[in-house]
Amino acid sequence: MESTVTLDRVARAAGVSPSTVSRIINGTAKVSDVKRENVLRIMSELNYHPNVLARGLASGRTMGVGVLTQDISSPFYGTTLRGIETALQGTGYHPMFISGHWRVQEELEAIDFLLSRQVDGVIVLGGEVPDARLLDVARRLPLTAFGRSVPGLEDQCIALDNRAGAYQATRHLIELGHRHIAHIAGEASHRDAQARVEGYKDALRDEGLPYDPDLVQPGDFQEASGFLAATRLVEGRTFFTAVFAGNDQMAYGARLALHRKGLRVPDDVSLVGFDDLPGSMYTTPPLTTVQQPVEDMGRAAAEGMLRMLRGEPPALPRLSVRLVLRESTVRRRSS
Amino acid sequence: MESTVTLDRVARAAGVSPSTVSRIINGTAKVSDVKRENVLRIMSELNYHPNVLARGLASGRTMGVGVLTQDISSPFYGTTLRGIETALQGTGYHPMFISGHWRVQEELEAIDFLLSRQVDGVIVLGGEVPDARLLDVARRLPLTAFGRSVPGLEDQCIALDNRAGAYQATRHLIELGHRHIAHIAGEASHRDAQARVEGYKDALRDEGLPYDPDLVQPGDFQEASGFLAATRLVEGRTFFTAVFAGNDQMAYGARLALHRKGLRVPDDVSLVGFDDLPGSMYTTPPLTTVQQPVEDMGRAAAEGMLRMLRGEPPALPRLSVRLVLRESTVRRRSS
DNA sequence: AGCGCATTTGACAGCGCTTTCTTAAGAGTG
DNA sequence: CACTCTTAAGAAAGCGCTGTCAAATGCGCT
Repeated sequence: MESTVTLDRVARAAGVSPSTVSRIINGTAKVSDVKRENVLRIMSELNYHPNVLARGLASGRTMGVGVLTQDISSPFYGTTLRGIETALQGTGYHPMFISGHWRVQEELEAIDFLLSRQVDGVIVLGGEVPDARLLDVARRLPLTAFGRSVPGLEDQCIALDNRAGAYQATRHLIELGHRHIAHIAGEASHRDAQARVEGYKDALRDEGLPYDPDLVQPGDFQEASGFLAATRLVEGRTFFTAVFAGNDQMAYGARLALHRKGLRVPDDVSLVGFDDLPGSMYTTPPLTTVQQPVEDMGRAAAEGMLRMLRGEPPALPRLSVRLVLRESTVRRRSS
Repeated sequence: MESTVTLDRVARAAGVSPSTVSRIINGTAKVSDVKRENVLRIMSELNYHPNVLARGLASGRTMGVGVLTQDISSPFYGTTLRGIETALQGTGYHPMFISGHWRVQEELEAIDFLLSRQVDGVIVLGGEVPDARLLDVARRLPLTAFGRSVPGLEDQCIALDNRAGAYQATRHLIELGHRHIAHIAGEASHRDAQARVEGYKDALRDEGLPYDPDLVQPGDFQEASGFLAATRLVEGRTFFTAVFAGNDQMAYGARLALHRKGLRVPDDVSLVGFDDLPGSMYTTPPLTTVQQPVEDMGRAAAEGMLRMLRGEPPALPRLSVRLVLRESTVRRRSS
């Protein structure tokens, strides 16, 4: 039974002190070439791997970056996570993912978990944790947030301009001649969903179109709710020629519902989504949607984190949404 | 500057020994009610949170389960991860995700990373790590694997029966009267992709249909490759009335390509996928596909892990694939 | 009151590593 | 050649916790 290989064992085998081995591993100080080579050789012979816990305990740095996400299986957050992963790659830092599922309690626990795990920094993706808690964490550790803007921490946040995105989407439909535009809203409690509704209303107002509550159907950001919402819209008595869905997933659901009802997209109804999920380029027809550079944003959040870990200011870039025109929207035929 | 709250500080504040506090936290031994309450009160007053590193170092258990996944943003693996997360929820164990991107080197490093992080067990999702390495790891730690079958570790593996799934899919098309069935294959180097091609061939053979290499187009499991492959099929001179795509993502791409070429699904071409991604229920038309209970499998892998951590046998369930009939396939019109 | 016994509590030695402080050489100088 | 200045290497003290072992406490009993 070969017990675990520790730094001390390596030191003994090499006939040097543990300090020396540590120095070689971390490059903390100069070590004679002879010794270094010898130790390195022994390390690989013994297949030595430092115990990260011990290291973290002793040094106070774990090289871990906690990432509070919401749903590990969400295509939206998943892409962001990949961005973070990519940015951290090769820096020595590693992400540590944990999901909060938009439940305050769960998110708070997740944060405690990360802290008790002694991460060196925290990246927060959206969610509902009270700002106060984030401010609190930010006082102790480097923190960057994505998808929210915490007062007092503005320069550590990358916010999505949901309102502007929704505005663009709606406006695009108006410019195509649509006058009766429905909206499928996301989870009413989500900041993002609310902002998107606002953007939708803004555009209507600016163009002098009336806001009709009947044309706004609630959803929950999942496909099924989009399906249901669109079905209600079609079966309702209010006329419409275009739908702006609060996110792509609901747009997918809506698209199917319209199909079921015999309405063609875009010929009968134009459809716009929000998020530009990877799949939206391949729906039939490809979906016009508001693109958020999520992967870039994940990368940016992580790069800002790295900067903070180095003691520099986060210097987060300003990224903006843009409408991607594809084939689910078309000029309204003046029939 | 309030320094970190340690167990010793709590002990001192409560006028008891560190051991007692530790016992209260872990329930390791009986402690008088008076002391317990007092300590608990002080713990929350001081907002004490145990340092997991120190605890892990001292006890040898970190309550962490390493999960080697392939792509954190993949809808397929993402669902599995959620299953794992769910199963671990409330058990005290926490998942630690890291991606290998199907690159052997990266996967090996990921495993080393998890081990150096002292996880208590490892769950492997697919990938290309050599079996030998897994056997090695399994000797030191509880290990369960998903999507692969390691010789000598069969009862710790949940394998997907890709071949049987592909067989069912193809057979279904044949039973609908299709005689010219194309296949869009996945990454040639992937075990899964190979098995699916085999299943496809098996079905053709069993039904006495010829295997035509022209009808098998390579892809890489991404939407774009499905699009390209289907385009090649349509533009090729070989006649076909159905397509079996190696996974749903490629089916999405193919579906769009067919649409572009003016071919209707399922009227002109029937289409079957593999995986049953969450989105496949909402494509137009909803996709007939081979369902793998991925979330269940993730949960099962995690539950097996928990059992092993308790010293019991993994007792992994046998889960099987099944064809989900939706609307992208239809009986061939004998025109 | 005095005894033994079962319990609760405390002291202390690590877990594997880093890091400060020393010591021991070597290098450089007049 | 004696003496100081560098520099490489070692000794040792933790980091915050657990777990073993021994001491102390309280209890019932004769």
